[in-house]
Amino acid sequence: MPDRIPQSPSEKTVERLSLYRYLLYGILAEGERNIFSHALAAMAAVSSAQVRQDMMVLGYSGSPNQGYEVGKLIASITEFLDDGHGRNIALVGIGNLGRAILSNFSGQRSRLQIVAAFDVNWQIVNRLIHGCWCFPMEKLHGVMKEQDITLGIVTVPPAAAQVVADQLCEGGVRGILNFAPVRLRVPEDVYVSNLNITVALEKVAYFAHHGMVRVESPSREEAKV
Amino acid sequence: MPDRIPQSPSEKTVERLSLYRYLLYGILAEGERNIFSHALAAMAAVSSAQVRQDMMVLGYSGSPNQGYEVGKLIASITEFLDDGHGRNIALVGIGNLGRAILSNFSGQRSRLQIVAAFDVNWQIVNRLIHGCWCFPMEKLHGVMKEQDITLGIVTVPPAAAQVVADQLCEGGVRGILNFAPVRLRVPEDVYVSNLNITVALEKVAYFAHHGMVRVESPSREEAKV
DNA sequence: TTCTGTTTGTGAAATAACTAACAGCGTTAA
DNA sequence: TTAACGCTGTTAGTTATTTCACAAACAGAA
Repeated sequence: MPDRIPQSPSEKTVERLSLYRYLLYGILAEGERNIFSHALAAMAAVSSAQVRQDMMVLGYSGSPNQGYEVGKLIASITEFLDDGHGRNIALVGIGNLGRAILSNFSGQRSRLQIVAAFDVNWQIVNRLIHGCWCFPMEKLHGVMKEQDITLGIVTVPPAAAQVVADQLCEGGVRGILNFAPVRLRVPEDVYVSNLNITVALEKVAYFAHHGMVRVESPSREEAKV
Repeated sequence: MPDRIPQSPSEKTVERLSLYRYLLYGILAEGERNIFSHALAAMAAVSSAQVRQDMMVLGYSGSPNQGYEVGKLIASITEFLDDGHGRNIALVGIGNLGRAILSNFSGQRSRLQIVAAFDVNWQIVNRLIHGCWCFPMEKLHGVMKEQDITLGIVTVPPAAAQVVADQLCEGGVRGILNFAPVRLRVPEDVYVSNLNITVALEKVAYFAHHGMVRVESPSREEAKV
């Protein structure tokens, strides 16, 4: 008898879990030991029902009247997302955006780590940037193997993105976060997620000036009486 | 008799329209005058049905057997998204990420334009960065009024984000693209969209190593026979 | 012209995501 | 101990989004 139907979570669920964990670290830092679903919901700008539903994919259960233990909930999300071990990441393209990500990501509380950066420009490689060693592109394959890198971040100009993606795939990458406004063609088993800043901005512009949809704060959803 | 029910489009539809337009400019540059829904779909990594459905919110119709006229389709999307006129944007926080956005955005083919950047650091203001003039924070309100700025991009550290958002709102901003990992509290009529790079990366890490969901390329959906 | 092969536009069906609602439990207070 | 309250886990219901499927339209060939 199967113990449980696998039922892989949706992308949105994973995103929210990641966000919850981030928020929970903040809670923990403030010394709170417990939190209710509606409090977490308010911080994440979702409904409390959504939070409880998301919790169902984790093994962890809160207790009635006490809510969730922050520490255990973090541990639970971490076990779920990271599966116990961290992942090593290569960042390719040390331009403005690449540097931004390197600096924002150093000293992060996730088990993901950018362990190497790469660029074609010889003037900027062979040194540390924000604590991360920069290699010339030629070393990509070798370093990926040495460091057991399984994830890649692509922050190169659009024209170079596909070539870089090919090299990452050849190096054995399993997933790519792509900032170049290009759809990458990769083997079946490589997961790609695109982050297009221009699109994001145009969306904001549209809804800012056409109103309608309201995404932030279901707010006082459960205000009393 | 009402000509048409308004029926505001979903966020996802707007994002896709923005992406289509971006892709169509590329098509146009290659000299193609027409395109089919399935070709555009392949580039955007969605289904052809999705493309046609999205087209329904525009007034424009393609012609059977000829597809869509690229130029007219771009014009149609532009009319829909930009409503005829451009928008002026203020970027706050000239760190690594801010610079990245300034450089990626200069000379873009959208009608959105970053017309001013702001920072608290006196050493980096009062000069051009990637073609954009940088002001000290004190000038925010004045410049916003002068330049008719209605959109803001927040690329400051988390701790400063709420204060910046407050100032932007006071300056009359209608929408904010927020990169700080914080939920901003803003008045009802200000639209906020959050872009959390860490969350995006953790999502990639999860699906890269747990498989399941496949987002890229419905691919050869309509391969013959 | 007429036939053939394709493609669009669109409502209906299917799927996915979210919300509501409530039984059951733990905590607290008498 | 017992009762009352508030929160969680969970299922069912609702809404949003995507895909299907097919009529109508057009171009090209014969």
